[in-house]
Amino acid sequence: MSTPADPGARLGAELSDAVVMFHEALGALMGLSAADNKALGVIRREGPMSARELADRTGLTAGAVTGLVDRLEHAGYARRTRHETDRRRLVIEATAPASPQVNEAVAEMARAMGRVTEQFSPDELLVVARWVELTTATMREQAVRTAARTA
Amino acid sequence: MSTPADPGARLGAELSDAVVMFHEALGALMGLSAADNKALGVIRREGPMSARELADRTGLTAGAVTGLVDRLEHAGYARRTRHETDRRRLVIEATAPASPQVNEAVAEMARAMGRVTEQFSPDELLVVARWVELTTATMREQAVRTAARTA
DNA sequence: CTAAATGATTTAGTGAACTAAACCATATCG
DNA sequence: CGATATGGTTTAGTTCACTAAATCATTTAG
Repeated sequence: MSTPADPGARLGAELSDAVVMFHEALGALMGLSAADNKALGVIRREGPMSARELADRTGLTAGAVTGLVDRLEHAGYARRTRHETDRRRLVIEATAPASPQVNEAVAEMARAMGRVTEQFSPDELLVVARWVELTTATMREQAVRTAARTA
Repeated sequence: MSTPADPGARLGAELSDAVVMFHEALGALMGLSAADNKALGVIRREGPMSARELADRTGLTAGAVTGLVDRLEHAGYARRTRHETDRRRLVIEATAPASPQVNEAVAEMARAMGRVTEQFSPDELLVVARWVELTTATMREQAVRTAARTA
């Protein structure tokens, strides 16, 4: 796991590590705990959902979700709305971060990645895109399988 | 941030997301909290270090580090040794996970990534490796810059 | 229309991990 | 050698997010 022999695996581990580090740093800048950040990821990934759904996705109880959404809302990363037809339900949705600090960090990352992209020809970028897509699918699948082992 | 217009950025965001998801799933399988998992990452990345150094790296107090290392050690992911010459100091080092569950999850991920690699020619893999290296360096740098904004 | 079910919040109590400070062991300095 | 500094652990007390259960509002079923 730590610096495997296979050079491909080593590169992958280092990239993965760097990704996680950036993610953690951004979460800290946003003032979110790891758990809250993870929940926000769920909302962003799967779109607006009710409190019950969010509870199921995160493994929390209904009461804990109330507090969680309070914090996200107060920090300006999510919003509560009433459901159109069923007025018991909430619609919890992610909002664009209001903090200039956060937006600037994201923008700077985008620019930095732009400078990486610049160094590849269109043909090369197609190869990279193909690899990124396959890798993303693989990681997603392995994440699901690994999560299933925990249960 | 959520599904940006630029296709390159969107792919990057999705990869990053998948990486984080796998990392979280593996941490859960290891029975580690996000904070403990992060600390273990520090030890793995920077090698053996004293409790004081680990406290500085994680931003915890000395007392908290005692508890942290207790948990990591008990779960079988780290080990305490006495420092060779200075017997006040600890040497805290990461150990290979003993859990077959964890090792199998890691091995399965390695096999899955191997199947991705198979689908590229040697020339293409050189391109991918170049991209991965540049991206890793960029993410690391941005992680540091972003962390600095928080302080 | 009433009764039961469902969605979210509130409340009370718990547990885990944190800080600050006291403490022991070892090392360094005058 | 004695005084002071440093590394790690222990202790007491605090904080914070969690669960379980009670509660209120709304919807669905009989």
